[in-house]
Amino acid sequence: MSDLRPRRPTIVDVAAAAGVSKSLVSLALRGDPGVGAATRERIRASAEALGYRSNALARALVQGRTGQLGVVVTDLTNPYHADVALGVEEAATRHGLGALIAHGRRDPDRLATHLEAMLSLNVDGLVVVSSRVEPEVLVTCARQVPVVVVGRPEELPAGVDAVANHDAAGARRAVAHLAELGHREIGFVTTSRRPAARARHEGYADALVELDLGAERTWTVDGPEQVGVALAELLAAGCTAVLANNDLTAVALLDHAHDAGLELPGGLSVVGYDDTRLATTVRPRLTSLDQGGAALGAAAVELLGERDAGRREDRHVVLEPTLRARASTGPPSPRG
Amino acid sequence: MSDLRPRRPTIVDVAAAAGVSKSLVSLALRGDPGVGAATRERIRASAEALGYRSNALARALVQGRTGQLGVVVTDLTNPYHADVALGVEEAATRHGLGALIAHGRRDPDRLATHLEAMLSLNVDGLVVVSSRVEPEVLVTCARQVPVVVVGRPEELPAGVDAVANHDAAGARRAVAHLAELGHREIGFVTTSRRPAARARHEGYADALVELDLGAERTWTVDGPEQVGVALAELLAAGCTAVLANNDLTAVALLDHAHDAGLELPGGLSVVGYDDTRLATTVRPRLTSLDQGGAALGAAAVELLGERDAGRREDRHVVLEPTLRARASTGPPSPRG
DNA sequence: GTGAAAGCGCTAACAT
DNA sequence: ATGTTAGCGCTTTCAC
Repeated sequence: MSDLRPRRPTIVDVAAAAGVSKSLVSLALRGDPGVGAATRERIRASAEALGYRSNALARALVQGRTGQLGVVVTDLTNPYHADVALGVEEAATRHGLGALIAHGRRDPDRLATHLEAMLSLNVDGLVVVSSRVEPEVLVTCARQVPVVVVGRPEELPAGVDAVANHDAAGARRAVAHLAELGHREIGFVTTSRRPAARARHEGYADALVELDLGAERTWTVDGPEQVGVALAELLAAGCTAVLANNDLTAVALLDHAHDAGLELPGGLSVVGYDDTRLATTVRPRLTSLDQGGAALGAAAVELLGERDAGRREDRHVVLEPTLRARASTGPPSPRG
Repeated sequence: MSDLRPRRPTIVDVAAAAGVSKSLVSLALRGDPGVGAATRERIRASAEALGYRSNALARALVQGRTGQLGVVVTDLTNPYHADVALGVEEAATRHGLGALIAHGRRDPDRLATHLEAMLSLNVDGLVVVSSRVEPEVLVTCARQVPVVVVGRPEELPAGVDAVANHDAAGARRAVAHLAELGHREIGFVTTSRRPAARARHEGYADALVELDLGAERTWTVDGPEQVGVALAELLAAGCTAVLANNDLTAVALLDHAHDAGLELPGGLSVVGYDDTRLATTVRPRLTSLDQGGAALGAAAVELLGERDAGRREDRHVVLEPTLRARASTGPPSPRG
């Protein structure tokens, strides 16, 4: 660092300025009741005058805890993930903790690197907003600090907590909504085969049976680009409504439907999942399931707190999503 | 922390296991050439066996630098801001540094709190992705570590560097694009009066003169909700194209135009700014100006590096945005 | 090539 | 009510 930047003052400097010992400075500045009012004021004034700022590193070193939570997110540009991070941050603040956020870019290696970095920064707990972290990595982390995964990884090792959205319930909710509107032939289109998508599919299939609707019709495609094919088949199969595995897929369906000249939502009703910003931007506004990212983040912090308080057995929390009904769903138009 | 979590091993433990002094462990593990090959291997093995992980806090305390950059962002849910954070992180990695991200939620107080927290964590530099931080706060920060602001604050105090997108050039580029398509009456709609929006307006007005187009017509409204009014007036005034201060405003224009039954882009061409995910999602796809968030972030890290290397005078870097032409702009349809 | 000792800035027992 | 003394885990002279 350039030598022109002045060395920052320490408690020793403040102590000298106030004419007391450094321990007294430490006590006074942290509001210890056993410090004389006059002395305290003198110390506070000297600290102020010197522009003293306590060194969190030194404190953390001696106390053995940093007061910081680490949040490692798969993809910050995904608003849902950003929401979870936000929820963690907010809850952490309420617990008197800070939150450090890192971005993994959907890359398991990068995620592992960040977790490693957070560990060596001695965070007091770790929130992993990703289902792509290797189980072994999670185990390593959990040996050092409490860890909670937000989402649905393929495999969740013992020793780490989890909080997830109830994907199956969300999908059931979507199907019920469509059924209420009068739809009976409802399709499911997914661009993912990961656990969350599988759970959503399961809820969808169950709901069809429960509500005595038409047969299950599922399309698994490799990306939003291939959604067009699914749409064509879906319409040919007589579906009047479709549940997508997420908003991106739903928007792709909407797009293709629009291109095909379909009347929306009469010709086709579409439900997304995640309730991202997309949902309230596209035309027609997309009906979607809100995972409640902030609540998930807050729940994660709760779990960390419990661990810290001594809990030993693992906990897996599941939160109910909320349906946000918008213009992309409506009664089917009468068939000609 | 629960007492069951084993104390993590330190160099002392490794030293004991390898039968050497702790200083030698320190040297060996950091690859100091002056350590015997056999000893080095023995130490490495013991460290491995114990699962030793160096404590970044302790190192930082003695070295006086943490190797971490602090990134404080106004709004992480804004993909543009997330992009900048990404760019910083990537560039930091290249420089062998880490990046800690914090979220300010558009709240100057919260931003200040986070900056404060980062300072007491002794970050080696600060990237402020926000134009809402109080100048005094920036000055305080800059007294401790190099600071660079990404964006256009109302006021930029001496001692802090800045990197910004060339807003005026971007707006000029947009007007030129519209002019090439044959538009002559081009409006400007903004939902902000902040410096970035003002710079964009300036570029817009200059371009109209330079290209000898119709008169300047500007609407300043208080939010995307009021864009409808602006649209009506704009059409009544004979505009065939409009530049918005950002994508959100542009999308609102698109929406209202759609509701009004206008043919797009024939009836109205719209250009946004920021090239967010919205741009490639809405119909028609939005022509927009890409600030190049990642590049801005990388530039910020460059500036921090220069400061660290001893530069004393302030630098303000300006980067050219790129026009992404899409379906929301096209030739005006012949007037009836 | 290796070890001993000092100290980064702070907190926490333990004096006084 | 205030001061003294040890460290926290690491790096860094400076001896050997």
